[in-house]
Amino acid sequence: MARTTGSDGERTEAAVREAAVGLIARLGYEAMSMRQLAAEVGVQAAALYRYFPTKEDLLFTLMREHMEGLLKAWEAARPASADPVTRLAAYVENHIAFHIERRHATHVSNMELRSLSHERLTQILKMRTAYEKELRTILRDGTEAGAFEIDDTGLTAMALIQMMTGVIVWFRPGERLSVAEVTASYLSMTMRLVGATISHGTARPYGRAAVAL
Amino acid sequence: MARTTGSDGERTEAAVREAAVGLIARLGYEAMSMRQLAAEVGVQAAALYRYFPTKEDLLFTLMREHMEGLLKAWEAARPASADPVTRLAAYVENHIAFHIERRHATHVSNMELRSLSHERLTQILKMRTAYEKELRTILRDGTEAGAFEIDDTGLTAMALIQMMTGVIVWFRPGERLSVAEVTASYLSMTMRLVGATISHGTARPYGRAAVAL
DNA sequence: GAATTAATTGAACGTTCGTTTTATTAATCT
DNA sequence: AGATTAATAAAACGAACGTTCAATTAATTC
Repeated sequence: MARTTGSDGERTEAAVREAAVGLIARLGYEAMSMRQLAAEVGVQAAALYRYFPTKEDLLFTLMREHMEGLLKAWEAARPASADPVTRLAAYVENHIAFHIERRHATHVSNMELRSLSHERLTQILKMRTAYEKELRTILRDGTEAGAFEIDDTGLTAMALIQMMTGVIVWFRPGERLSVAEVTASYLSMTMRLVGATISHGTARPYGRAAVAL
Repeated sequence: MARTTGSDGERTEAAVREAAVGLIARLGYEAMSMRQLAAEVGVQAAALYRYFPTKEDLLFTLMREHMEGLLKAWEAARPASADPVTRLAAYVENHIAFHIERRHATHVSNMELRSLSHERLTQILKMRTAYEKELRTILRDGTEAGAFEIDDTGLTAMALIQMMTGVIVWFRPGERLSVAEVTASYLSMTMRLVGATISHGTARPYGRAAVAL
């Protein structure tokens, strides 16, 4: 046998990407075999090499596009406003929404970094650092403006990101909490954590009631 | 060749455990080969099977002992006091200290769960749930006593644990911050996050200055 | 409709994997 | 000192791995 009727490179490649994200998220990159991935797509293992020269190329492509998507999403969501509270709220909302929507891809991007070559690892980390820097800037601006009360913006940024990203570990869509409820809670926790005192049309300090749905 | 002079089962087993934690943390469980591990210990791969019947048994042993250590540490650190703020502070301090001290083992226990059999996974998760429940209880007691202002104790507990455990991702001993400084910061962030208002000999609300070193 | 390109199969390659078996030597016990 | 037990080495097993190659068929182009 050879080329199958109705076969289409674009569709196959998309199917490979999708299946790979799911399998790597579930089994881990090392544990997923190319044969397993091919079976999931409904193709022989050799066919995968038409789209990705190596297994690591596949992983890297998934990660790079995930990070590019994250940066793009933030660029689109970033408010024009200079108010640090508004900016922080937008960052949190975008982060939670993006990560819940792309749980599996996030899992891959966060857990499989060690399987990348040094050069490619550097590339991914550069994007991640750029994204985290946006949060640090917001926290610093807010602290300088007196809107936040933070003693170490770098540490606080890491703590917030870990807290927010952690949502993908326990959150399951369609269970007890809705995405909107989770987002509201994280927003509230974030504002308390940074000691936000000035808010857009809200009594200070920035409390639970201010963001409850 | 066969038994080597000065060989000692207990010492070898300990060396295997130590080397395994380091290698799995660095390379991942799947990526670490038994030959690699044996080489790190200075022994042939076959010798490992005198101490652990399978590779998965080795992983499970490391994880189980790590979780047992965590529960033991908390039992020892748990204050007799009924004051929720004191209990929460003890939980945070113990958690941070334990996880910084055992960064590699924590990495293994958190990242390699999917390599366990269903039964063993359940066992580990049961211990983890028990540990997390301790925090949820503190948060609930504190909320009922009016010491905290929390709208969802389950969600808050998960957020706090993710935030605290995340310290192992970015923290490197001997760099900019000391363990004491990091602990103090996380304690401060935690108390703000839960809206702690009553404290042991501290002005309310529980702020940064109250726990700074 | 012939030639070309796109997409895939099936088989194979060399390597590495976790693990087992057997033999051998060091340490301990009687 | 001899017998027994503890700890290892060396070699081998079959299975699975990522990847390559040649052949083959479907779709497209001329």
